[in-house]
Amino acid sequence: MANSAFSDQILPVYGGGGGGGVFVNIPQGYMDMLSFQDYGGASLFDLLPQPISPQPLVEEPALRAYAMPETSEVVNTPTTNSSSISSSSNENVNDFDLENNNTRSDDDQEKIANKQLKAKKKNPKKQREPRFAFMTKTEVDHLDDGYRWRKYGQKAVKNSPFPRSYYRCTSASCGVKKRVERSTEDPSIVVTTYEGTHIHPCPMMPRGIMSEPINCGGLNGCAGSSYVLPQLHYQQPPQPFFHNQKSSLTFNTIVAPSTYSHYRQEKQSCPSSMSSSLLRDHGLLQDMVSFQTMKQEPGVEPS
DNA sequence: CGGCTTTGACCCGCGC
DNA sequence: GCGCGGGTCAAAGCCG
Repeated sequence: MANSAFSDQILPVYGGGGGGGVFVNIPQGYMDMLSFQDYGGASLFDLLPQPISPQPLVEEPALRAYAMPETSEVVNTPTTNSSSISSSSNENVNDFDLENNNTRSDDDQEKIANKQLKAKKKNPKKQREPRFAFMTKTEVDHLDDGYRWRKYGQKAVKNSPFPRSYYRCTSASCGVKKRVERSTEDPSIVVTTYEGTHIHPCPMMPRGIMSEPINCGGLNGCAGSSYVLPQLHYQQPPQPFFHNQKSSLTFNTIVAPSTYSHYRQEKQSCPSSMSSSLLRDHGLLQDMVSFQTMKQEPGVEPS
């Protein structure tokens, strides 16, 4: 179920070489608009988009290629108005009830408060944030991306021996979430789905300043925090961008930031905690996962 | 002690 | 209406 939710959105970013795969949810119809380059020696890091210039982490055309809203999720977009209405009405109800909880028992108050709190928090969810997913062939479940994530849940996935983990950005005002789960068809593949847009700079800035690898290598908290995923540098919700970003949708712009060599060094010094595939000379691309391993929804037509 | 993970319970949407 | 599964909450525990 969840896998299908992913799989109809995710397409592989062909890096060639048959190494580890990085998959993004690029609609099939757009695939031919992209050009890819063989990064046979690349790791996941290397596949990440490089900013055109070393500053603004937003407005990077190259990054836009990644941050496709999951169409199945965007279906909810039209509910914006109603959800905001219901949300506000709920808040009113909540406020009202909270004010009148004085007459209830503590337990009741607690339960009601919990319900209201949840309802309050869940309504906005109806307005789904754009999502995109990566598939990476790695033994590491949680791919660090420079941001700080707090795990808030883990669920068993139906028909999968592997649980799905839920993470939320620890930044106070940032509601970005991500889910991490392993593919049932290839346990070596980790599917990471990002939802939402960071509204703050990357705390680690692992690749934010491409010319300053010190940013990662020098930070303890950044140990293993070098997976920089493109969406992470958005401040604006992704817009339909493929049509006029064609020239930018090339992975020729993706190179191995020097930052990541630090990651590698770091990881090589701690091989026990690192995927062996990441340490291979040929990197992830050599482990490129055939897209055939993805469960494809035959009914999903390219838009 | 603060931040994080774990984990059971709960809520909600959806399909039947 | 009911059951299932996904998503979230929050208390408890762990760790540096």
